[in-house]
Amino acid sequence: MNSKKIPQAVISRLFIYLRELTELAKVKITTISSAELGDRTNLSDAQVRKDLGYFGNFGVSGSGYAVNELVEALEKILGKNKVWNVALVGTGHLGSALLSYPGFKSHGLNIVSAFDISPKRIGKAIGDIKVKPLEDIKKEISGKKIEIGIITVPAKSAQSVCDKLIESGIECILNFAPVALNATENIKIRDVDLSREIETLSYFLVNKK
Amino acid sequence: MNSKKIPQAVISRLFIYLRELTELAKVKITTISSAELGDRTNLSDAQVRKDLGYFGNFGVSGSGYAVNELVEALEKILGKNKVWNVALVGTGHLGSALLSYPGFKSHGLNIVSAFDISPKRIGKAIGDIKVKPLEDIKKEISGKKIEIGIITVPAKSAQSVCDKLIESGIECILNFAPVALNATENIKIRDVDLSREIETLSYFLVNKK
DNA sequence: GTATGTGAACTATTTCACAGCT
DNA sequence: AGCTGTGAAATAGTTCACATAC
Repeated sequence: MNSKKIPQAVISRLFIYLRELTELAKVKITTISSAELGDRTNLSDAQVRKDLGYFGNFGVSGSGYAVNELVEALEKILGKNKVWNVALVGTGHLGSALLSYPGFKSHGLNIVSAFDISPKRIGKAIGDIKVKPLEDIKKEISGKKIEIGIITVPAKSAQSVCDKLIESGIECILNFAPVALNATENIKIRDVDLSREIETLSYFLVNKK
Repeated sequence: MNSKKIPQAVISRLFIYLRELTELAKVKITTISSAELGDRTNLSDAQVRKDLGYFGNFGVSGSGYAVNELVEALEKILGKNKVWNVALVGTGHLGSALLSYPGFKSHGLNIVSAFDISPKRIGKAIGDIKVKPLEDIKKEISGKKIEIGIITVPAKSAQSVCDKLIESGIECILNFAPVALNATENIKIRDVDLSREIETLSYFLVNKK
């Protein structure tokens, strides 16, 4: 068992393993080697072993990993058995798409509130969530025990929304605005920059011969 | 000017600089130092200089970088002046959200075709794109000079869609399916795994004290 | 024989620090 | 004086390779 700081990339890969292992369990495969799991996830056998090694000794020499046992361990480590309440701020194109995207709920993120600054959008319902004005953030977040904030506002208002969320007690933010948010160390901000993903493809096309 | 292989992360940051520089140009700032640009993008001054150094000597000792000049250079390097035709496969929740997401077009990606396997969806229009059956992929891609494919199908069909796209001549894929796609070296695949972004937040919440 | 767990080697990336330019 | 460009140092992350366990 390793006690060093665990890289973010390791955590991210753990979810990949878990996903694959869940598939394996469905087809009644009970044991898998790091090499086989690596093959299926496009990762190396050593990487699989090292990643898992951060959290414990799950493997059995000579045979490999017990699928069900490992699934259970990973789910616990990763908090897959929990459900979190989420607030989404910014109900434009991307925001409303995310509101109706079932991927959140199926991964334990339950969007319970949505906010916007535009009077046109306030009061409207998207799915079964009614859009509330920005001023209600603090009240809603403490009232509904919300622990995660999703930011889908334009770049220029992202920082002020971020500040407001933190002020309301949120410690964990998923930021879709294409801007660097500032916050103290104890706040976890995860950036998803769709434009950049898209744009890098363009770079690739320009620069291939 | 550096001729070594340029890391993907550098390209990605170049877009961040470009974005910030564009904002600066709007407010008529003509010169900026690496330190200031780093501050505004949450990156270090050394990183800014090193990243830019891969592509040329844009800076002026003692004063910094000329904003307009650098914007122009970056736009050229990154292919921002080009527009690409894009096909999207899979018109479920995420797929249709992306079809109506304006971020693609504003970044030079013009979605011109959408495909699905489900008879329920084929023939329907999303925005101004009519959903076509999977069998039409090859014909459409060569006919409309499509160069980028977006995959938003479930994990289990992602590989076969990927193969079909490549077979049709696509060399550049944006993959939203949560699965590792296999393709030869010359094909550029960029994975966007929304679920994983979401899930890692859950890990953070479980593991903070 | 097979496959893990893990130091050691290697590779990639970031930061430092400073000579040199304006 | 101020700031770039860049080798060198430091740090982070991945792969190797093998002693050890079943």
